[in-house]
Amino acid sequence: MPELPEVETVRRDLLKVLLGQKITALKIFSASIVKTAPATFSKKLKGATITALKRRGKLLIIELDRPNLFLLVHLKMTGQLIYLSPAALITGGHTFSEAERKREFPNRHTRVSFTFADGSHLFFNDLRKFAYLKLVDKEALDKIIASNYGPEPLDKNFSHDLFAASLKKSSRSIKAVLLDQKVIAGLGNIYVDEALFAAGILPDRVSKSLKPAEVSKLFKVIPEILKKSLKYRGTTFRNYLDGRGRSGNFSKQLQVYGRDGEKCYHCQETLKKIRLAGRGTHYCPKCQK
DNA sequence: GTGTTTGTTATCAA
DNA sequence: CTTGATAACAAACA
Repeated sequence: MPELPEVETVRRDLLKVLLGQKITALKIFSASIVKTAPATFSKKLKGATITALKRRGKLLIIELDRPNLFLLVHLKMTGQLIYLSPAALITGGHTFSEAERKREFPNRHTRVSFTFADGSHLFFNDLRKFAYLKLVDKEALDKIIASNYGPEPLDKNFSHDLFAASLKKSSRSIKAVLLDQKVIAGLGNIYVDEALFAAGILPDRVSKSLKPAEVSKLFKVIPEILKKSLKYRGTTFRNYLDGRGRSGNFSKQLQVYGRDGEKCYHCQETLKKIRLAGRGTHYCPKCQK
């Protein structure tokens, strides 16, 4: 599941190869995932050059040399953005050999492909067709960000007091609150479970019942976990691949997510899994209070 | 055929 | 207004 560390890893990968790339052709294999009329989508993007690549929460924002035009990419659960350059194929510098590439891209999960002026390609793959591409103007972009995204946990302005105030306000479970993108942007099911374990807090605790020390601990461990995952290039649990088609390595560092029935690394207690806030929720009954 | 996986939004009920 | 529960979306896998 692409959450903040995975989306940021993709962004950083693509940043190295996409800036200055001019789109010469694009192919829409699955119209339903493009949330802009196909004709408009193609017309506006052909000939456009990528000037910047940004991220807000789990949303990727591709900026173009077009006044007032932004390409939004949301990977949802199984989306992938994979860049393949012909030069790297010749030098063997990439994960995929030419033979592999021809067989695999585009494949049956490729929903849109972009061709650039230098002959390289960007493939937008998505198994489940939840992910989307969308063209918006500045006004629409600002509105989307303002109404859906709260503070960025890796931003230096990430505020303890604002975070604490949000937690104090809510009588939902702490799990549900941390999943709320308006409270904190970028966490998903994996990192919420990991953060609550690291902070020693049971996921079904009522948010406003957390003691100040617990809130502070949570505030401290969230950026730590995200940064560590970034260092490992994210978590591949099922489908996630980075900007060059490689898996993330944080999976082996997970303390609780997906480990139900196994022993806690910390206290050897058997880890449990429940359903909370509509999600599979993993925790240690002994380490978390 | 059934249950499970989750990011996000919509809808309904209390 | 708040919250939770549930479904919907969508496809694969055990």
